[in-house]
Amino acid sequence: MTSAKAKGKKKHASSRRRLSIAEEINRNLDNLTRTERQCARVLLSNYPFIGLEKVASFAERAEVSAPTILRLVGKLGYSGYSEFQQHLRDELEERFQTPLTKHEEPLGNTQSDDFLAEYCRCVERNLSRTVKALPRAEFEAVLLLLADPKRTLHLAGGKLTSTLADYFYRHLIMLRANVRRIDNDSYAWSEHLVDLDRRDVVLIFDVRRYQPELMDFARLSSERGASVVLFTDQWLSPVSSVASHVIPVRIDVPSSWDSAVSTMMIVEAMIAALSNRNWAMVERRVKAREKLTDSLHS
Amino acid sequence: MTSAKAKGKKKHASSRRRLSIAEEINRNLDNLTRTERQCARVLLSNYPFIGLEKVASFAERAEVSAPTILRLVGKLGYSGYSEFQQHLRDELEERFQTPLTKHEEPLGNTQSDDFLAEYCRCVERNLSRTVKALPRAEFEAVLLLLADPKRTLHLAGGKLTSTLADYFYRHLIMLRANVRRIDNDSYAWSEHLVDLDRRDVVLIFDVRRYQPELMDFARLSSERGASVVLFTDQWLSPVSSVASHVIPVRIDVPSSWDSAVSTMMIVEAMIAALSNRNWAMVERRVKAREKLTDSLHS
DNA sequence: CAGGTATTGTAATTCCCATTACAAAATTTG
DNA sequence: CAAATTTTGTAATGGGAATTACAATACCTG
Repeated sequence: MTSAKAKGKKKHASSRRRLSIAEEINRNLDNLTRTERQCARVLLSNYPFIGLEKVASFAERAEVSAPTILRLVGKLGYSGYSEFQQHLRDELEERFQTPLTKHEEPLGNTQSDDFLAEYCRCVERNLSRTVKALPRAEFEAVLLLLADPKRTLHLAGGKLTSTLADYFYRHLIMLRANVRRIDNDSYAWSEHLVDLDRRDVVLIFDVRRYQPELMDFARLSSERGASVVLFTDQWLSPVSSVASHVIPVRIDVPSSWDSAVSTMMIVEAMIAALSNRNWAMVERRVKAREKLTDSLHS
Repeated sequence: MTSAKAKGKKKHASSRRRLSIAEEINRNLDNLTRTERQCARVLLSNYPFIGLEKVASFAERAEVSAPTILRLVGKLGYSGYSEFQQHLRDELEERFQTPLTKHEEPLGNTQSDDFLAEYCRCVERNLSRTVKALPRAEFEAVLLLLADPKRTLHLAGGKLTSTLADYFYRHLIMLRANVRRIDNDSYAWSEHLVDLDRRDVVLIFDVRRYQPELMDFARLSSERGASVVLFTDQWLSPVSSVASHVIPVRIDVPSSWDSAVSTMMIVEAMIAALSNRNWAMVERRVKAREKLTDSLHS
């Protein structure tokens, strides 16, 4: 049973309908009466926003009465205004979120076009959306945790994301002491958990196809008083419910798999900010480390 | 009882408020309680669509109770959920009205204090430069190697870049057979080298602070007839002299360390291209793999 | 132009859903 | 560790918005 979680996507309560409402309207524009057509036109003219308002506003804008709107909605095949609106919202979200998502139909032509450039464009869009949506306060708060030498940091990730945890880890150990990489196999977890207290910070990477084990680990960490920092996608891993800080990133690309690029960018930015701010300390550490490396190899 | 009549006229009832709700949330994220913050995060992470749903849906998605949503809305300064939604709708519509200018208008705070945005900009520049400079023929040639099931792939990386090798590896094993991860410590290398022949492909990640060991490994591989594919920075690792294919990427960021984001983007694009082209085969493999996983866990 | 039909708005009704009151739970504090 | 305070969910309530019934109006059609 892999699909335990239902929360992922509740989408499309009534997804039997595949046509967009705009198309639907165009198809039976003739079956409509004069005022109904008027409503339809008003809706289409700045689709779909008026449809999201209350019936009364829609009616006023179309200069008709409320029941006319309802009749139109009925003729379009909806059982009520709510259902109609729900469909509009789903449509809008789908269009807005990812006009290019997962492995659907239009892949035949990838060869001919410049796939790489296309992929890059998606990644860039992910980056700017991520940066735009990320609360700076959250970013700063995490930086504060990372910069505090009295706190021990623990990094964990899922099947694919553990790579990111690893990337973060390798940089952090250059910047400071007390950084631990949490092994991917969950048998060793109790070793980590037993020592956790409110001084500790647990950084978890978890994107969709969320891994239940990570949730367990996060919960236990949080119960022991540790601060949990979560790096996740825009739909938020369940871990977010116990996390003290959440960094959501965009992961949409025209691929069967998700992109980790945005996450990596945030991780790098954190490392950069951290080392820029405490450069004196970091430099001392790097120097000492190099000296030790030399001693070992000579 | 009190007359909230003023809104009778449909003109933007609360247009005095100029801050977007997203900004508003970011500002008083600290005044919020834990569950309220959770709601706020859920809203921000795919803004603003959940806010357009009914309270119940929003609450369910955020895994809190309806009143919590209402309290959040209250704290943000709205007299009710309707007013809140109205504002979201207005915002959304306004954003849509100006589709072109929207890209970078709110840069009131940029240069000076927004380090994250600055970092992101550098990364984006790296990405486009990388894509622009990369010979498509080289990209394609590597894809051909990766797609050939008769060839065995070996992945190796340096101190920091081995993370990328790892990321690549974890995806490749989902796509095809005969993929090997070369351990980071050089004592085990001879094990790999001894079996190499002209059928084999060695993928090496090496960016500046180039590691001499990697050069050794590359040379030996090449001497045994293997194809060497190199991912490196714009200044080219010495490995390039023995490589049959070189993928150079940009790594400049305002940090003491280099950025691996561009490299990761290329890696992901290769994986995406690969699985898009051979989807039938890949799908079979993924299915079979899932079945096995289930068998193991049951 | 009269009678019939289709269309539309007004006004009453119903029902959903935001709201609120209150109790339980969690957290903080002495 | 108990009391106080804050936070949160449950369940009841009220208001407002969707819906419906019906009358008024427009539109045919002979």
